[in-house]
Amino acid sequence: MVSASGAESRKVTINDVARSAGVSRQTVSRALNDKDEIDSDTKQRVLDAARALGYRPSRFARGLVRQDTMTIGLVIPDLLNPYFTEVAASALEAARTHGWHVVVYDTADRAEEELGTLQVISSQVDAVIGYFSCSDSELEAFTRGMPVVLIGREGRSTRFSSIRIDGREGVHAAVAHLVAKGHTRIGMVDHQARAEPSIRHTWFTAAAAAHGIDGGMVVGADQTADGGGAALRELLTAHPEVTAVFTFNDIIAIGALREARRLGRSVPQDLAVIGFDGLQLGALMEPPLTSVALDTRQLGVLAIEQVARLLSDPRTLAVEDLVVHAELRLSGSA
Amino acid sequence: MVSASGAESRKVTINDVARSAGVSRQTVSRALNDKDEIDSDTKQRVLDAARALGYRPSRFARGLVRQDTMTIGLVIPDLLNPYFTEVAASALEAARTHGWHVVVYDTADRAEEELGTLQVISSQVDAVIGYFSCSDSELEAFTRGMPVVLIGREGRSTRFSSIRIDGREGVHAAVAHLVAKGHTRIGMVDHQARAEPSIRHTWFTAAAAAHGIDGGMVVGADQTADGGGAALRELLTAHPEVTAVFTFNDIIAIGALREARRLGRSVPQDLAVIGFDGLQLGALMEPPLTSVALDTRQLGVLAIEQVARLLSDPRTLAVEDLVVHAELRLSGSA
DNA sequence: AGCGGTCCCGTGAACGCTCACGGGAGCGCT
DNA sequence: AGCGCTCCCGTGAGCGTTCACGGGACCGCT
Repeated sequence: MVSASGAESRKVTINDVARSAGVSRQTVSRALNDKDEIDSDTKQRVLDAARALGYRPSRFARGLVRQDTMTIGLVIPDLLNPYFTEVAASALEAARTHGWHVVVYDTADRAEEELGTLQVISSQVDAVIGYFSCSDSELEAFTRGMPVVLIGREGRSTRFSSIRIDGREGVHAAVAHLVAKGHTRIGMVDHQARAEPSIRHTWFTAAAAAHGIDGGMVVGADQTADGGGAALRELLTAHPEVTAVFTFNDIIAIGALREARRLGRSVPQDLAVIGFDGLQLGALMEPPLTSVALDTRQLGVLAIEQVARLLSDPRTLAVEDLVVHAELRLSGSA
Repeated sequence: MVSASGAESRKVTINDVARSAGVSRQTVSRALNDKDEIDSDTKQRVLDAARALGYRPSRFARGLVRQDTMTIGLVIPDLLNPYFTEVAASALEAARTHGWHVVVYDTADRAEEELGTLQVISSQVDAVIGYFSCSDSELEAFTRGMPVVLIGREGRSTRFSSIRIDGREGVHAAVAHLVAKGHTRIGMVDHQARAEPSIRHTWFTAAAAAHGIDGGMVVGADQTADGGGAALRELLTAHPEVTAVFTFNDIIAIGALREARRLGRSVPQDLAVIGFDGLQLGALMEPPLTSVALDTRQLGVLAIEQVARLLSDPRTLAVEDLVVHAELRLSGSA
């Protein structure tokens, strides 16, 4: 914690301006906030004095007396992952329509940063939106009495609101599509989970079973393109017969796409690839990425709206079922 | 213990907790801030009371009395553009080492939003970092007496600090590379500037002139992949003889890459493409993007460090020349 | 002269918290 | 008993701003 103001001059307050302009602090306040009940000459004099002194009103004092400033914290694991960026962008925009401020925290996908961020955030924002991997109880401990909206989290606590991402049908459609194309050996590159496999993996195995094919060829990957590439190599080494892969998300898929190219496998002829998320980025790939796409824009908006609801009535909780459906969007890679 | 806080209950303060626990507010403060001079039993009692009441300290009141919370505003034109995301990510990380908070504002690349954001920001943050297209005087009007660090802005005001991006040599090297490869008809896809052509265009024409080739084949594009694609088509229609293009940035270059593919021109054989920025994203393209790369990580760090300097000594200003050099990074596309 | 109204402007209070100080209770020691 | 010390705890003040109120000055009208 570095001391904030190292400057030598102490802060200049409204009283300094008042004294300098020869008026009361209330008159200064009137001038600055553009209210009436003030003579235009004195107003100008006050404004001049304020500028001369370099006066800037304290946001803390102002916030203390008028309760109209809302700041919500947005916690995401990795700003460099376009998926989170898309969500963040839409959340930012939705927040702006409410006149709310958004402070962004990047936890770098590390659990300890998550806790530290939570610690800090709890005393700095009025509500929290984000992706968390920590336990409900840890979350609860830091966000006591604060609206919390979780995204893409499965364990449905009654304490927090959460926006569920439902890709069951989308993944089913993806597998169906692959099967229709003649693929019978379909692998999956899952997220390198902390412990258990992801829900998307569950959807995949279910879909595979429904089509009577083997859903057991799975490897884990970091949520990066490089991670996806390495995982694909691993998968193909273990199971050379694989002709199609479904990946945890688009970033991993993109890495797999590149790795396939390096291995001399052309997509989609030698290897079909289907991602998850439907990032705009996928459309730029060669071939364009087929993906089980979800509406990230809607995600951000939904999160903000839920915060608004929680704020106006804390008992709203998670009674309403917030869900974003992901559906198969066909493109070149499968 | 039901949280009796109905929808319309007023905020619970430290005094409520004190009353509920049968102690003074100071004792409550001691318990919550983990200070000593308090019995462990009373401490626990206070903590329990606080939790029961759903008490959360006011960040305004706390910020008013202890001046240790720094919030800096980061203003970027478009969060969906990976370039700005990379800068934002590094700035976020650098800010964290100072214990500072960063609120992000996306101006959607619109001038009016920029002004509105500036308006709002001026009373909500302690310093501003960002990309602005508005005039110095407008900027000055809103940020009076506040540290401001501009990125990639050319007009060097003495009022603000600014981090200059120097790509002159990098662009020169890019053109030299293309010429060495036998290209003589080199076009450029510039940014659709508000009025005047970009500084990068200036570098390009200078480099072209230095190599005795025509630097006049230029078209403008939106800062999107689609914009880049459309611009390339426009360029090739007007100048079919072009065999290489330099683009304002990587996003545009990526769009051009895709468009070239659609037009049946293979890269780099039929058309060489060189971008600017050196985004990580470029490495995922096919072929990987050659670019005049700059260190976005360093950019964010530099900006934060400059804020720190301005804060400790406001007279620092822009005396020091802050600059990030961009240099040619060869890859597949040229 | 008296009254009502408009136009300015200033004074106390409040917002919720922390800091600096003061002080009582209990203990051991001379 | 008197002194000093430690351990807790509470009281006043103040952070910088806005809100609610009060009031003086001036004008016009009856």
